[in-house]
Amino acid sequence: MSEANDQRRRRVTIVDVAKHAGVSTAAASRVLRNAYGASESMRARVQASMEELDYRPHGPARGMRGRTFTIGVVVSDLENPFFSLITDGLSSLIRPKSYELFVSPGGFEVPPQKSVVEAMIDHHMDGLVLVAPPMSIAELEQIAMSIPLVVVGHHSQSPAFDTVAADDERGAQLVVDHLVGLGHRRIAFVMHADGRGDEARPESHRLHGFERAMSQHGLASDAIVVDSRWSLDGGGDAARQIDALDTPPTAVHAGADIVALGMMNELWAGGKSVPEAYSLVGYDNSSTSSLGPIWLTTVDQSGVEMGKRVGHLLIERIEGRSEARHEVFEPRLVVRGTTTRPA
Amino acid sequence: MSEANDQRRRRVTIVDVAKHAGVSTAAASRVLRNAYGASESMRARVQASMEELDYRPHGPARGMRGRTFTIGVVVSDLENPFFSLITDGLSSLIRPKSYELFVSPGGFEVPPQKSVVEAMIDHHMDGLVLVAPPMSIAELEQIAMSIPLVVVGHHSQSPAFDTVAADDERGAQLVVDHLVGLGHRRIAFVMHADGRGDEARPESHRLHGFERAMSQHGLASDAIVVDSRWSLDGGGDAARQIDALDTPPTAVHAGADIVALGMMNELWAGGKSVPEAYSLVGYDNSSTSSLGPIWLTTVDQSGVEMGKRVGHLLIERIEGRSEARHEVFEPRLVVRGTTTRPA
DNA sequence: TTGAAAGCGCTAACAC
DNA sequence: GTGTTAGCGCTTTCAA
Repeated sequence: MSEANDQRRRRVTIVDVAKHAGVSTAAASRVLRNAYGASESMRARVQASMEELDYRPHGPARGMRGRTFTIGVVVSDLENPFFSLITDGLSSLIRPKSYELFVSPGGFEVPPQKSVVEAMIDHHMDGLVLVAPPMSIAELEQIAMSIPLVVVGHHSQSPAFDTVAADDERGAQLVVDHLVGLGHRRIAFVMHADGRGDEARPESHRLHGFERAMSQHGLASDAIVVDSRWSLDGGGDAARQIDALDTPPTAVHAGADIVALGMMNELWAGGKSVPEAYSLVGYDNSSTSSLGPIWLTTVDQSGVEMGKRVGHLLIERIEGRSEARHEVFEPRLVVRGTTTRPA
Repeated sequence: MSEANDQRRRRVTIVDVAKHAGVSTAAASRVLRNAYGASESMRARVQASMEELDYRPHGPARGMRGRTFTIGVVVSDLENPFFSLITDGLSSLIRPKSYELFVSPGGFEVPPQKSVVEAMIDHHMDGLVLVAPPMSIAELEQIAMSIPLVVVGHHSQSPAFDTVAADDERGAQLVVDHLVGLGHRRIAFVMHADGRGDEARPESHRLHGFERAMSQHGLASDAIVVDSRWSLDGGGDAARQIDALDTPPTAVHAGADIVALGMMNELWAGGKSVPEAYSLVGYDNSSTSSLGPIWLTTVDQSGVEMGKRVGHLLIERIEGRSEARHEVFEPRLVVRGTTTRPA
């Protein structure tokens, strides 16, 4: 032990590994990256040294030249249960491939989300997942120029990035079919008004699905669309709007679980309840919707499966694919306690 | 324009900025970091160049020498609403200081959480926040050797890292006082059994608070402790255990909102409800607890405020403080509909 | 198949 | 107050 003992251990670097294994740093790097051009014997020797020295690659240094092995996920808020299903599926797929997942809440507006996205690009993440982003297609294509991108819950067919979404038109149709099957005719849909006009957004697809299904049942004139926001507060607002209607609906498709919860809240505050006031359907099959006292009829989007698919597509893109993929998942109706025959 | 136009724009680097402003890269770097040693005029000139060239620093390159300006947050799962309150408060404090927040779900077990923590260390995050970690104090101190660390919801007094927690003993006492005030005597507490023996964990403090408060009211022999897990399933399990008791309690402190929800679920499945079966209290004041049909009496931990405090402490640590701070927040009882006088 | 060496963009000594 | 320069730990030519 001729060398002095450092106060705090210096990090083990690839140079240490190479020295320990008696090879060049280039060789050690090739082994680390599973790259072409290393014999089996060398591979084994270097891996043994890495093991023995407890070597862990320095992220920023890798990022200077090659990949950082990080994947960024931007969501509006962390609380949305659908988002955590996506990240669960995603991480189960990418962690085994030694990518790390970093999630960042970007808010519901365009400017804060964009700056979070920029931060991820600046930190040289290898790929980016945007979940239900508020940005326009043009803005998303702009982002896709700097980083491999998969967008979840967006229905664009852009050639610049991949999308994974549930068939929202079909989902809305399942809801209407179910309600009409129970005998309802006058049915309302709560729309996230910000999304109007942007055909790529889920709310547009759910709205179209609702309107088309109502028409198919010959109920076009019984369809009511309530403009609000898809949030807890927006649900309360929608409930108040519906309450003020001259001829109120007997059933409501809230568009999203969070909206349905807000509506239940508002009804409850007024001493009313569901399904007595009207039948109510959500969308997302969030964990809250399955709680006994809530027991909300809703639409399931198989978020975990979607998350896995997202991981698969993103890794393909990171590894070089450049043609876009657009995948659509089949939604599934989950009938629970908030829908009954009309009085 | 003597230079050829690149196919895709090369990133603007600090060298470009320095050249454009007619200064050295060191000077540009000093301006970028707001570091000492740059005159007002130079500062202005460099900032103008950065603006004009739309310069954005290269994260990995900064990380090689100095800070990465990233803060990592490890939570068990993204879905827990208390966690998102913490991150909300945290990000509101650190983003203005140009730190970026990256959250990673680490699971409920020690091994996966540790590997997520290691990934964050390997990526040279400047600071780390662990929310309700399952690790032992020794393991946390180990981590704190490599990275500035603030632990949320942990009651250790370790000199190696900071902690921010609510006064869980006090919180449990508020619950007992409330229930006893309503006339309850036989009261159960649901314990997260994994935490038994680890005095640093919130569940231990809440248990002690419960037992002490019951003793103070002369009800030591009426106190029931049910061993389960603090999860939705664990709540169901606890409800079944309580149902099987010879002399069941008239009130239950579930220990955490998520447990109370699981219990309501189980009761609901059996055709019973709260507070008819027994009065029920949670802990966390999660957004679900305030939904009309749930309307759970609970304890509020002011998560957003705690998150802000966490950010403050972490930045202090990153900037050099080495003595530990241990901050305790006062909890607040939120009385809603699940607690009434005993029948 | 392997190694030597250049350099990624930035920061931190140190010199002026 | 300002500039020069030597790296940080890795990947990637390029030559052997």
